[in-house]
Amino acid sequence: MSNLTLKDIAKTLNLSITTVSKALKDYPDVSAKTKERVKAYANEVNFTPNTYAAFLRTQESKIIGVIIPRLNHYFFSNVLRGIMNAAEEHNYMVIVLNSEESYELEQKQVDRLLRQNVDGILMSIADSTHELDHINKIIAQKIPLVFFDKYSKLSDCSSVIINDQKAAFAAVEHLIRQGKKNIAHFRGPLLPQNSIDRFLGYRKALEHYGIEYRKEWVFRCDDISSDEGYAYAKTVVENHPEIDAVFAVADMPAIGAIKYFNEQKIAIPEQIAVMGFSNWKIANLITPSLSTINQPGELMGQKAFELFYSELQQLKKGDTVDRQIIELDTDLIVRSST
Amino acid sequence: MSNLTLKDIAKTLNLSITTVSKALKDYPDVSAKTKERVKAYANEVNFTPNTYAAFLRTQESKIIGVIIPRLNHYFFSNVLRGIMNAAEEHNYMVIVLNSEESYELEQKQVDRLLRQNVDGILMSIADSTHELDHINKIIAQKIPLVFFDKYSKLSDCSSVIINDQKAAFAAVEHLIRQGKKNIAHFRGPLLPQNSIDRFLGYRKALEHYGIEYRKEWVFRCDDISSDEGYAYAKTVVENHPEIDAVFAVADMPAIGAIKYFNEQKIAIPEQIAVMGFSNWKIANLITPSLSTINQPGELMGQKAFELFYSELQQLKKGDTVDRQIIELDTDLIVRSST
DNA sequence: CTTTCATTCGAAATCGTTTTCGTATTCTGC
DNA sequence: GCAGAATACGAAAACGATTTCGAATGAAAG
Repeated sequence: MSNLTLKDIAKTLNLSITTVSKALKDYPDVSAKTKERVKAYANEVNFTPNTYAAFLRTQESKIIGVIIPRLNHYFFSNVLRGIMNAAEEHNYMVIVLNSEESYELEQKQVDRLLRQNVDGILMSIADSTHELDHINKIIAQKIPLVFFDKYSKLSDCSSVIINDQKAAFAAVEHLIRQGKKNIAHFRGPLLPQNSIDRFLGYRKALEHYGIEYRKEWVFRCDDISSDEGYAYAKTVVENHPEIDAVFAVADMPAIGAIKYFNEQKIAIPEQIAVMGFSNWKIANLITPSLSTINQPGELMGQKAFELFYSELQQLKKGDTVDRQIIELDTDLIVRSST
Repeated sequence: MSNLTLKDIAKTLNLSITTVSKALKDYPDVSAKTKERVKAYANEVNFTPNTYAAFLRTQESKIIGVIIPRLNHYFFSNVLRGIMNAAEEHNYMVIVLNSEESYELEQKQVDRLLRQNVDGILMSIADSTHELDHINKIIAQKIPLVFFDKYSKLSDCSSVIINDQKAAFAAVEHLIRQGKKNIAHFRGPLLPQNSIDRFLGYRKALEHYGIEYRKEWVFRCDDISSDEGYAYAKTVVENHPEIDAVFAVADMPAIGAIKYFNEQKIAIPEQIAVMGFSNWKIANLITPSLSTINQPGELMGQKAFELFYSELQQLKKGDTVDRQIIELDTDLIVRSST
């Protein structure tokens, strides 16, 4: 019951440890007959090689590390699910760590993963990360590194991302086509690329349709929270009554805004339309349901693992790894809020 | 930069590997002077012992496994967060696996964790788990096992739970005190203990307040989804117009019901009140905001890790482990839906 | 000056697997 | 019958840390 070893198997089959090990790994210098015998017995007793002992020789831990900025965000848990399912197919385990969007914590978690000798690291960069020493440490150790969703333009690693600018453009374009002209933007924090790109998409859409950009209509949500959305919605109603639509950097601020408008009995979308970003589960459950941009979380996770896996194979063959950037498609989801 | 070993340190300090190892572990047979010298240098070069090599001797992996039924559920991701934070404090890594509420997958994940030689397993049992062979396998291997939230009455393991029956009683009692008399229950599936206990709490509250129990007012949500809540809300309105309150087994069905009532312009809570369970983030964001029972997810995760850790210490000392059951307090959260 | 004992250190075995390099055996062709 | 090549297996050295046990040194005691 308790795990047996090669030695045990060798003893019962009257073979050497070497031969048993080689038989299980299909080495050419073991006869077909012994191979069968060994495999049959190993299968019978449900033998699996001890990962830790194997690691000492192969330096392969069969574990990857995942660093996520926020664990209880619907989108990220979907990414995680995609990663874990893909990992399972390739017999990999996943150690999960969270950075809580903190640069310091992110550095610490990277260190922990390196110490654990993981075979690769998949991560989404924290909003507050402004230096890349820890990232470069990973690269220096030649450990495959893949970014998902939030990446750094300063580091040319494999990444799985969406085209935030394009998606934001589509969102704002949709608002414009609904006849909205005075569109506010609840943007995200200054740092992460997503936040910047969504803002740029917003500006580009305005420009493209000949609508003047007014910077006093842009409100910054540093925490990307519903509370911020709620507060800014109040500001909009009280100080900028001419605004007839809001495009938020994410669903949470959008939902906060909707909550305020609902309380004030402001008609959505007639008086003011609201557009989110991410398509969280909740978007379809509130009243009115929230129009948004769908981000394919699970697929993103799956692709991220596959990128890691292909980098690892290249490394093992001694090839130079070519870093890829996969851009996933997003969809405009039109519901009742626009 | 790339990880050094005891051998490297021994060489530069002109000591033996043995002495270095013992110095770092405060063995009594190393002089205070050498201890200082070794520790100072080890600290300088940021030495950390290789986990895998250490495992071969100590059989301690410093990794725990967590099996969660659903990854993208707000409550469970909060538990996970609590576990991970506690684990980090004790220098433990967490391998996360999901069972997707499937018994077969749960068995498989247990096997994977055992093969990985984790130091302990924290899990929440899947709804569909009806046999406990895999659980007994863990116990047989003397690996600490802690249940959280969903446990099995048939297996006397350490657990961190809430008193579902009491909480459900409080929820229904609240509805009754609001003047509601015809209270429906959207219950969960037949198997998990939570679902049963919440149902029992519902019945007990009715009984306690002299209200007749009517089994045709109990609707079963096998997926605990908003869609089911939506559909049953329709049934309630169309076939049981006398019902003036709904107590749902979880927030999701409750929110589905609210969505339907909103669409039908049925006044909440005047015509019909709605009560959820769990206090997901979304509960406070919909209109009207949802009254519910708060389940302390993060605390649950933290306590679960602590139970594991104390069991492990007992095992190492050779003591017999005493299995504890920690029951956490819940709170009645009253919002606008009741 | 020997004996005893505490102090401080190191040699070596061990954990379980992988892999290199030999060796023994059989098989080929001449 | 014999050189040379396949073929099938095993001994042993890693990987890096832990730990047992023995040895060396110096101090204290007689």
